[in-house]
Amino acid sequence: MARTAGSHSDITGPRVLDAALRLFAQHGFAAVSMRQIARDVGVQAGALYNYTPDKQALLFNLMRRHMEDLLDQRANRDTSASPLERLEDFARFHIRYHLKRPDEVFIAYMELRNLTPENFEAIEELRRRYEAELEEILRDGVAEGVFAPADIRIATMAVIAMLTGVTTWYRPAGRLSVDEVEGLYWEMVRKSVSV
Amino acid sequence: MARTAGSHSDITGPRVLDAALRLFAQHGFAAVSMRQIARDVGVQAGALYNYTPDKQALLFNLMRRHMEDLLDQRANRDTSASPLERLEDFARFHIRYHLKRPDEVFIAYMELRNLTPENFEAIEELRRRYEAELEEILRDGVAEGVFAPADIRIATMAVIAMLTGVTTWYRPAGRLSVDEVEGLYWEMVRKSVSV
DNA sequence: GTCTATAAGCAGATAGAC
DNA sequence: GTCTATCTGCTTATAGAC
Repeated sequence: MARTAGSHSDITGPRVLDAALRLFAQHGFAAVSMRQIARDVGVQAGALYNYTPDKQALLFNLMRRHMEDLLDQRANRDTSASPLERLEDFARFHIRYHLKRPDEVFIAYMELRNLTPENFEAIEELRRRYEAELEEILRDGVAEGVFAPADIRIATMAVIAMLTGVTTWYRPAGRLSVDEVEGLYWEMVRKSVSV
Repeated sequence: MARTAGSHSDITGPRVLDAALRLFAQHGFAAVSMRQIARDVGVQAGALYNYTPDKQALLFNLMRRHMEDLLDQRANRDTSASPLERLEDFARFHIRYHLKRPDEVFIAYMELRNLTPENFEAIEELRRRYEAELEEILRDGVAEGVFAPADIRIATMAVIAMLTGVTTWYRPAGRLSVDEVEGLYWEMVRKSVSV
């Protein structure tokens, strides 16, 4: 099929989201203008509206894509393993995934307040589903007597916060590899909920 | 001394910072206008510039006040206590202090990227000094054989992230009191760095 | 110290030509 | 699909009257 000159829907579309991702992560949603995004993509500001109804949808779609990808990656996990194995898998996955996507993670945690109430609720629901897996692992471990956190819900929040915190300091050029970081955090997580 | 009509320097000054604190925490620095702050204080936008040279100084002073207050409160701690006692004191203090000042904490963590490079460096230096106390406690504990984290630096970051995370979910009307939350987190912290 | 008025510019979003 | 031009309204910050 012939293509109209200057028509790049399949190229420009993803580029708009990519530019928004990087710019929102670096400067914050409110501080980034549609004109900045357009400049980064290499089009005029008006052309962006062929790909998004507005700026809010740009933010929401970035967050939703991130959360849905996160859930997809946990969808086919091995639920027959022991709670200890499942907890280690979760902890290592969480660190690995978050360190691989620093921009998405940063936005997902920092820009929640810039979502409209409806969009906020949609993202929160996805987040709750992700946290539910960890809570279930801890609950199963308590039932089997291998874990003994004083409070399962608080332990869930504490473990997620601890693991996510790695994104605030980790630098690829630093003294530790991702694998080493995973191991160090896993040890702390394991001990923190142990009997 | 007679006061000029309409002159309220000693009242308006703190009110400007208070309004900025609340609005920045709620909507984000970039999303809040000087007009919004002025409206909240009850003056016209131009009058704000009697109290701050610009918007950036407003943000920086809020952050600096927060970090300096944090350090002040730790200045006269008991360094002769055991590492275990000092760690418990630090953990409980951190939670209590952060839950008492949700707006300051939120801004201090979310608005770092909106500081100028010089201001950012100044705040980071204060933050490093705060973290250094925890690192020192862990180091002393390792030397005495009561703590055994695999990596002291990572344990420092992990413990701070875990404790600070409480601000993301705690609500005063919830099922747990601050004291109970302190106790639950302290148990997890203690176990996570134990031998 | 606060006001009003204004400067100088950028914001999100849309219309219509090509 | 992208462009240019534009609408409307907002922004930070300053000047000068009171």
